[in-house]
Amino acid sequence: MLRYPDAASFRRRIVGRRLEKVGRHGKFMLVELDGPGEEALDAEPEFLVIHLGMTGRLGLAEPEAEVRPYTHLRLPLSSGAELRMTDYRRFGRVLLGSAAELARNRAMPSLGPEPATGSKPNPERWTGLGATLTRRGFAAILQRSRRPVKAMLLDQGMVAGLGNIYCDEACFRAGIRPTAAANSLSPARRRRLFRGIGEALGSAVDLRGSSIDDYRDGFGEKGQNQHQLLVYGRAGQPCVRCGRALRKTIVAGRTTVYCYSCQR
DNA sequence: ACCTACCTGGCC
DNA sequence: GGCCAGGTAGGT
Repeated sequence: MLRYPDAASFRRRIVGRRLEKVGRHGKFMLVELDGPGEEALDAEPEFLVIHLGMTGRLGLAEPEAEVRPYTHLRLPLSSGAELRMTDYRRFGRVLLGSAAELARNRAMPSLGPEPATGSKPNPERWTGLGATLTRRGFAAILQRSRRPVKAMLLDQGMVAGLGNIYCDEACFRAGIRPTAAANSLSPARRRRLFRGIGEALGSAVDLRGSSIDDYRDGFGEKGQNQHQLLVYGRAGQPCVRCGRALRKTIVAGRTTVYCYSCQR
């Protein structure tokens, strides 16, 4: 759904703009627009920003193609195709503005650094905004709070981009219980968690996403990472490492699956 | 640091 | 009918 600015301003500000490059910060996709925006007094770059929420999907369609239900955005492109966004739960967002403008208007929250994915970076791709999460920075973040480590990982202001699936996967790979107090982790355990995050995200990126239910990529294709998930969605099933039944609990309001034996 | 709300659909 | 779902914001 369009959250910022209002529909009339959005239309006025995007018509005729060239989509220069695509990147992201955390779960926010950023499309840099050409030219200084008329609202940007300081000529800061402006972006079309898209967050897919839970059920958002982006794709290209022929302009005359049937408009599917829950289509919230149609952007005709000079190529003749139309960029469309559908989102039946309407948790997604579409924003337009410079980073400073979006922050000022609380349209986009401030996000923490980006974990590296452990997958090979594409040199053709602009990486977007946001610093890379370093091991030292990660240690500093975890030491700041005694909240459960999973709550810290889920907090987009701490580390950008991890959701419920990859927090559980990262904790399992690291052998760390999601409920452990963040500031209680030893340096060695913090390093394992850092590596676990890279592995969990790297697998998902390499396999083009976890299509458990609704997720499809920009071509409408399923990802394949759902077959590689070690704990998410597997409560009651045997741990891949020790064979004991995986347990389910709630952390930070989210369903959390972990191995009581392998994760301490 | 927890709840609840926001939405719709699928499943029991 | 109730519960659950990949996310986030707002209020207590």
